[in-house]
Amino acid sequence: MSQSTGRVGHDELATLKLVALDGALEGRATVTCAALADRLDASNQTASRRLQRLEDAGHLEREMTGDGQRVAVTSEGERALQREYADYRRLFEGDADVSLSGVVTSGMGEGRHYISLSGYMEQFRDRLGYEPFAGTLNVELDEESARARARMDALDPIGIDGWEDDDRTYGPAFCWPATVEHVGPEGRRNGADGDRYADAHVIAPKRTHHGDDQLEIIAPEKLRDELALDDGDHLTIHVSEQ
Amino acid sequence: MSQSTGRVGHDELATLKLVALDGALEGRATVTCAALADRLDASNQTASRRLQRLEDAGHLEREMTGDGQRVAVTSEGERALQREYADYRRLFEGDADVSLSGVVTSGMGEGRHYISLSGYMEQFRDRLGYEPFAGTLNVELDEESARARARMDALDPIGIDGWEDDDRTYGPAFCWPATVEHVGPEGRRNGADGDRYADAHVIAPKRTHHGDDQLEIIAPEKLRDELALDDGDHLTIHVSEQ
DNA sequence: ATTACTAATATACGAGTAC
DNA sequence: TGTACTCGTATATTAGTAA
Repeated sequence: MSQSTGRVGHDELATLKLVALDGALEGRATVTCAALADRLDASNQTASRRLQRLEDAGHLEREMTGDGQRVAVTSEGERALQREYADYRRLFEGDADVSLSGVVTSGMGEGRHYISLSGYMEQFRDRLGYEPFAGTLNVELDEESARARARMDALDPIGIDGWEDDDRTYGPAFCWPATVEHVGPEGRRNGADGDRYADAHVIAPKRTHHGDDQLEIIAPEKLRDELALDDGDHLTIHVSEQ
Repeated sequence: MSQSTGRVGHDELATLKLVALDGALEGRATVTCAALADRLDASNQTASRRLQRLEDAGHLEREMTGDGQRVAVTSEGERALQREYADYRRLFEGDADVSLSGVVTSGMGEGRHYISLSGYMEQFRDRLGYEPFAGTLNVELDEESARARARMDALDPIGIDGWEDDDRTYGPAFCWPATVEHVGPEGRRNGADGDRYADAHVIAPKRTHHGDDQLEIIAPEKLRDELALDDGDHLTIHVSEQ
């Protein structure tokens, strides 16, 4: 009954995975209970009930049509699938971190304005343990990393609350601990080992649309100076759990 | 009851994943029903039953100790987990194939002897659609690929039956369609696009021990000539489903 | 054709208990 | 402490049926 986030059994998650494989992650996928039941090795009544429960749990949106239904996995449902995927990655790749690659861009310079606002800055001091340099390092992710970015959803973030002043409201954000690795101007590694910066954080609005290829990074010091970065330099960002 | 391969529900698979995360893939892991029950959010009776069912299905081997039990995921259980992992990879990476990288080695030259035996050759003609060149291309996989090789378990193989003559028996094998890509002597790509060979097959004994870093490839023609390969040249092998 | 209800049945669960 | 049995109860499932 509840519209809010509900837990769902493993049978339901398997059903969610099936409709996701049918394309319900990228948009709406057309399915029928009978076809689902066949692949689930169960009756179509069971398939129907699984979909209902997934909808109740907020993992699936459904739209009935005459000859079936169109379903779409919600962001909550995708988080559930990402958590499961992260388990299997840890299992077979021994890889708990998310590694993203991209190039340094000048960005819009808007990050500088926002993060120096006291409403955010105080939370950074409290929850990250430092006052970040008044500017963000902007990274343009390559195609693969823009997709892999969604894996960050499975990592426990540090929450930054939204707030407001007299003029407007400022939205909530998420931070993840990150190590910035300078791979080099041409994709080759620069020095031996000194081109890493370990105490940075990726910061992103709480509600990010997927496939976004822009990543913003904050750190106690100016990363462009610390790592001698120029626009176009290649970076690898290792994002980890809180 | 059946000792042979049995299907198992999604709840049991989740349990298998848990003990695998505890290290039951690499060796035996020590678990207790109570601790498992806690993580499964269920009673310890349920945890006990799940482990029993996994054992009955041949996915888990158990050994009781005084204060708990030591469990190990069987190869059958690992296959089940790999299949699940493959689903999630397809879901989030759009990647159905398994890509392995390594370098050309001279190998032992034993492959030449085996594959030209008529007991195998006739099956190659029937099931692969060609008579392979009388020799195998040996590839030494890098560390990551030696691990990733296990993902081939999730791909449907072409079966090659074992057989025997007067002297001895010859074991069964599995084949997977593969594309061989010549990456170059130094890790750089050679020409533009002509350094790929698409109609090859990876061949491996039906029972392979994991972590094996040797890969053998057969093809209608001599791959060393077709791709101008020398020992030490870097290759990427794209293994796909039947 | 669908989806989803109701009702009978099969299965899973957890409390208690034995070892 | 463990694991795993029995057994009464809760939940899930399927057949039949309605919309």
